[in-house]
Amino acid sequence: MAITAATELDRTSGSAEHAHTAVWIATVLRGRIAAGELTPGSKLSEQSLSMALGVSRNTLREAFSVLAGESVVTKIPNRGVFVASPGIEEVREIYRVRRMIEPAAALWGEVTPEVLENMEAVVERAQTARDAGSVADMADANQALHSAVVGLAGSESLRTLMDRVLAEMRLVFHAMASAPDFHSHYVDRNVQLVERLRAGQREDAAAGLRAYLDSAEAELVGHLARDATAEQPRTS
Amino acid sequence: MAITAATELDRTSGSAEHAHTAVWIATVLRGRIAAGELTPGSKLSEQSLSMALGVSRNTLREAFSVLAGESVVTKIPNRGVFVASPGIEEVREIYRVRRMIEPAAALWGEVTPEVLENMEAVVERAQTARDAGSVADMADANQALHSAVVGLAGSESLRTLMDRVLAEMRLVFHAMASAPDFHSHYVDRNVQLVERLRAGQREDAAAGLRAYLDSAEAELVGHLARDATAEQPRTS
DNA sequence: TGGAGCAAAATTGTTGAACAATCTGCCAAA
DNA sequence: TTTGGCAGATTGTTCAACAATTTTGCTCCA
Repeated sequence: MAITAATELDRTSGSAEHAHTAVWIATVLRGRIAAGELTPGSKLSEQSLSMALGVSRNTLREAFSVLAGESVVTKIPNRGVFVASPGIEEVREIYRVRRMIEPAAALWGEVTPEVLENMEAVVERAQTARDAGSVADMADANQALHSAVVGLAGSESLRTLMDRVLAEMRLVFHAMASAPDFHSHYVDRNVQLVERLRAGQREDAAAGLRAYLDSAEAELVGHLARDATAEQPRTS
Repeated sequence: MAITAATELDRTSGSAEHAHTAVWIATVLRGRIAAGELTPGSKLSEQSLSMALGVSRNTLREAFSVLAGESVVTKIPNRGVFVASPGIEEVREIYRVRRMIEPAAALWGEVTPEVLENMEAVVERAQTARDAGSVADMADANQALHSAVVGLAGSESLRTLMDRVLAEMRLVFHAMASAPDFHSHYVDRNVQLVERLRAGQREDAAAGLRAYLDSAEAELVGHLARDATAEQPRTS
């Protein structure tokens, strides 16, 4: 799995410009991690990566700094940096955050007709994905919906926080041994959520969201706990 | 104002250890900015600062990366990094965030007796500070209270976000021409907030918080707008 | 066989110097 | 007054080196 000693990057032909190497490299790595090419827990060696990406060790280090700031990557002093590999505690934290900001946005955000239409398009996308059995599309649509919910708050910072949280969620899914159709149960809930928002039933929407998040967390944590115990037995 | 060409830092005698120079330097700079030694908008020259702090330019650069990630500092490509200097739009964003996460924490957080007692101690501190006319202590207590409110959510990430936001608020105050006793009006509101939390009136607490944040934002924005127009008149 | 201890090798942390790219300020020319 | 352009300064990035720390591999001993 290690470091996919990649074909040297072409920094001129890419769609985005050279864009100040360090942040560019951070973007590349973020992308590879999100795409699952770099799996959670794997080590990012400075030497190998700087070679593979064709940048100096110093520049790569700067990129690591920004990724560590986003907690996409974990830095252990004198040991190196590793792709973040969120466990049960991290999942709990994720849901602590979501359980605050999503219902808050639903309750107090500004619900405009355009946003509502976008949301309806997204849930529809989720429904057709479910019918087609496409787990990936379903997950995407699900995340898009909840991102849009937070968007109701109109706050750039909260959006950023939510995006980070959702990125961490994707890592959780990547790290999970078996990938159950985690999302299919929740499509209907999302439909209901959007309906409530359209009807102006803010408090119901918020309460429903909290219930949804509670059960999603429980399911995920349960699954992870099972995975953990299944993986544990080694030397002893 | 510029860069306070400091007496070379002693990295061994400090309370915190050497702690991997880059983050150590970030800590030092963060502290100096918070203390107002480095004023908003002032430029942080790589050469001067690396000299003054006794670290290499590369290491300083890494420190800049982490501070930029916290938006304590603003990085302009090929121009340099500057101490963040939040304006009206940033203040609006700050309050967008606070108006979501503070009432959410008040509504749905876990209110324990210990936290309540802490809060009561803090509001008392604010009251005595007001009576003593100590603006700084009042501001501290005020921020401590609202930090504690977000703490009700039990989420590390939200706490971090709130701390960043409050740090930005301090920058706003630093940058303000005249410092009105902004906080004194709000001490009583805070008392009421804690009373409501103790009484279990969550919704009232949340509603009161939102109202409080609305008027605080209005006052701040008004003040900043006046400052801006007062400073504007230049060439045209 | 199975460690315990220890030296060698590899990796990270940090530095200093160098050079390209970009910006700033200044001075001359139109 | 405006435009053009030329130094000089500053940032962006690389390279090579060395100290500090971790990891690896090996020998030796019970």
